[in-house]
Amino acid sequence: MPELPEVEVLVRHLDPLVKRKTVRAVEVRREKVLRPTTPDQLRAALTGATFQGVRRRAKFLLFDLRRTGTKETFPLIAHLGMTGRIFLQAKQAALPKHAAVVLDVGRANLIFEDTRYFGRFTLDTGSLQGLGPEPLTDPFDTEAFFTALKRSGQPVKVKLLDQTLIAGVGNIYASEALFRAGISPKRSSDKLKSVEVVALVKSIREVLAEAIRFGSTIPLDYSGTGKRDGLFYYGKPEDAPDFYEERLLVYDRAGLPCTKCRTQIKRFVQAARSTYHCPVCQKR
DNA sequence: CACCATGTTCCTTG
DNA sequence: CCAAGGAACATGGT
Repeated sequence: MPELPEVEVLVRHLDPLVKRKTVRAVEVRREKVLRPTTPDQLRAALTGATFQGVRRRAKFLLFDLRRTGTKETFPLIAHLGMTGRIFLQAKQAALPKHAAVVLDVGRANLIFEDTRYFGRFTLDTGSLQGLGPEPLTDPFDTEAFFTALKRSGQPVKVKLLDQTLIAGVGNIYASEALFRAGISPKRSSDKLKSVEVVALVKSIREVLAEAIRFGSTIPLDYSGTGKRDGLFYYGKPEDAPDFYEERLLVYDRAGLPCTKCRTQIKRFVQAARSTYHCPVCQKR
């Protein structure tokens, strides 16, 4: 589920829901997602603290909390990994199988669930260090991005996943942005011309902004199971209308006709990740 | 059984 | 020191 747009939609959804709620109790069911924070540290920090709001940085969610009687806020950092979800759930409902952390916030539980446990739910801000610029925050420094791309001979698709160069782009939107810009994912990043990088940045911004706009139209209390809140599906739950697929022009469309020229979309592997492209529309 | 999956980090190699 | 490649993490879907 999570690249920049999915996280942004979730953040906007959760912000008003958690604001002013106070953590009554903390249950850690999968210690490893806290790393390097310990369960004791998390409990000590969160119990009695009140949510001030939720922000996003790259693919991270930042929950700002404040302890009563103090003025400073501190962040709780969440990353969804590949399969993480965060949602409010009625207390009487059964916990999902892979609930990693459960915060009692009064009437409901705030649940961090993660099937594969690749995500994080931590007080450690270390992983925020070194993140590159936000592509949707003006002004994005295209010049600096161009200079950074000049320093590597790796394929441009691979560089788009480098969170120190540009923050929040993941495997889906990297392919989508390159298709939109008409640039082959195989191009050496140091061989891109300045005008191409300008076009690529524009495409990245458009693709991400459209995904946020689209995601915002999905009712977030919708779910395949009808029991959860705060979900923005990437995949299509059976019984869900298929809004998602139609937006993606190349990702996961291997063998299907290109929407522009009807040529078959190709899939290949770069840096151990799938890349999708149209060999005709993305000649160079 | 095989291969695939929205992500990051760590280790090795050059 | 850096860049690049690959494995690891862990579970589930097809």
